[in-house]
Amino acid sequence: MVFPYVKALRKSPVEIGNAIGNYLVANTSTVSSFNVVQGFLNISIADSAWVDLFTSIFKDKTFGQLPDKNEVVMVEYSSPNTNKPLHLGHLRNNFLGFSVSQILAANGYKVVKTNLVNDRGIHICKSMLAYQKFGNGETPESSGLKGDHLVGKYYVEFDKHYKVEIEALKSTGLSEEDAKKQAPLLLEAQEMLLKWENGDTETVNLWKQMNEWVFAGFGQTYEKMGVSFDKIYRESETYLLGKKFVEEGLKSGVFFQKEDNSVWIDLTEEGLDQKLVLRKDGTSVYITQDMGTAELKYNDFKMSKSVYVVGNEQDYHFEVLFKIIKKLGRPYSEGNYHLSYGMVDLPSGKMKSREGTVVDADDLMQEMTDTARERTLELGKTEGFSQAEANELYHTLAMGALKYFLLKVDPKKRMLFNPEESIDFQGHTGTFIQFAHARICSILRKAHEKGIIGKTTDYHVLHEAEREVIYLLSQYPQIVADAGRELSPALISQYAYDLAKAYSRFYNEINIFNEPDKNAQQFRVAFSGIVGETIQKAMSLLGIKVPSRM
RNA sequence: GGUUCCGUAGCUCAGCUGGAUAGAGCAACAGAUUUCUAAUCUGUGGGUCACAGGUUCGAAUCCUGUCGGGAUCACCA
Repeated sequence: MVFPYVKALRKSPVEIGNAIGNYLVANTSTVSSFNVVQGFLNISIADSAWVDLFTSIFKDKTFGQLPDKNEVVMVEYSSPNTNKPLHLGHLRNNFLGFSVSQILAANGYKVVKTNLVNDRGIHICKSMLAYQKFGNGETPESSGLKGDHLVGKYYVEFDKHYKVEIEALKSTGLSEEDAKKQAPLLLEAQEMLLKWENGDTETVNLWKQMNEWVFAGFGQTYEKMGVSFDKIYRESETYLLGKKFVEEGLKSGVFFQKEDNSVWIDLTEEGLDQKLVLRKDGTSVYITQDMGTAELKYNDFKMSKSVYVVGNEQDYHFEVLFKIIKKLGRPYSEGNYHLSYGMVDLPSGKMKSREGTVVDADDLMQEMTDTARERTLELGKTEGFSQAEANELYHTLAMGALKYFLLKVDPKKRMLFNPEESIDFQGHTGTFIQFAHARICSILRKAHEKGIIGKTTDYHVLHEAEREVIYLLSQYPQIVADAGRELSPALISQYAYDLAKAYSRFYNEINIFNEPDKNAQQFRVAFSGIVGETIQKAMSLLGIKVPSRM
């Protein structure tokens, strides 16, 4: 593009283009020819330069792993409630969080993955109360239910009975609002929360028991999802933190106290509202806890950056939290980032756990695995697989399709999940990329059998598809850097697809083992190997495994 | 109502730090397998980039406004 020079040089675009083009062809070996069209200078890169570029990638043993930054960055994600099982929305959160962690690690950061579990509060008491009343001592063993599903069942149970009570109260002439506040079940739940906070033995024991069940259930689900954490924080352990900042902030004038003793911060100058940080009874609210937890996390890990993977309904909360931290002048004032993602919608609208329109994470993963099995039995090349290997493949394919589906979309956009059409295994999918990898592995196996060693050679007459693939390969480190800066797995997803697609074209158009030129053959084996490795690396940044056969 | 995110092909999405004829996949249609895995490849049709102004040699991209949709604006978490 030569427009920027037109004004400065007072010459026509064509003249300038020709001048630059002639210079490049005469003075470099990289450019073989050029033409100028409508103010754009198009240059052709010599095949020797393409091969050189490939060779530098081929020899780089740590290709795609960026230099060590010697900085710790924390990624907090998942953040489940212990009163109900994980659903589709959590899948997006967990896959995003895990992928972002991988991407940051590839960018040279030391990454700490954390999970802040919401294991206390009135909502937890609701399922505890319902269990106490209607549970009849049921356990995961006796019911055959996963722990989290068992507890979730009683959360729904609570709501059912609660609604009946509300209706009953309304029929006595109470307004809906009052009925909701006065329903006996709710009052009991509130009482239970008080008991819990006062350390009542019976309540705490029930809480511990039910939590244990839930954590066992979550553990299985996390295992299936392929995500993990370096450190788990529980709100039951952090909810009292943060009050000392209120005192400090009051002294320094960051906060102010109203007549009823409640404490506030005034953010009107920043274009926000006044925000409560301590109730009039002196107890913490959500944001007080988060101030305390931020301090705790910093003391534990001294990270320079902190990423919170939380849904966009909390945009305002994090905006306020980060501003407060800054006003308090904490050492972790900078580098806080809310990775805000959109909801996953169903064709019927929003997911609502109480109305049964929620897509359960365990169910969905199981359905995907079943579908993967059917398709593999129909299409796959799995001769000689043991049952265990076959099951692992089904799981790999299922999770690949599911993760890719959720990660290929820009995180901040809300997205649509259609259970009827379900998730595809064809086209722009994780399966497509996995398939490209499996094919490459097949080629490498065959090359090995034939004793062909992949290496760079003086093969110098490249096919267009080969140039395209080499170009994409060379872009990989830049894509990793971009994805790290933007915290966007979608960039990696798109890249992996582009690479797999370009290779598929090469695969269909160019034969390797019937190629008479030995140089070309060896080059293409090496070339396929690097593409396979790069696909594997890119997919691992998404948390997706790639099979060697499928 | 205030704030904020979004609006691109029938559908799901890329492209957005300004550049050429706006790209993929799905769906539809037409082809490709005696040859390395056809979960693949090639081609055809499909667009007022929500709308209107502005900035610029040049706008899907930047600015302003309008319309439409979501989220949020709790002494819940």
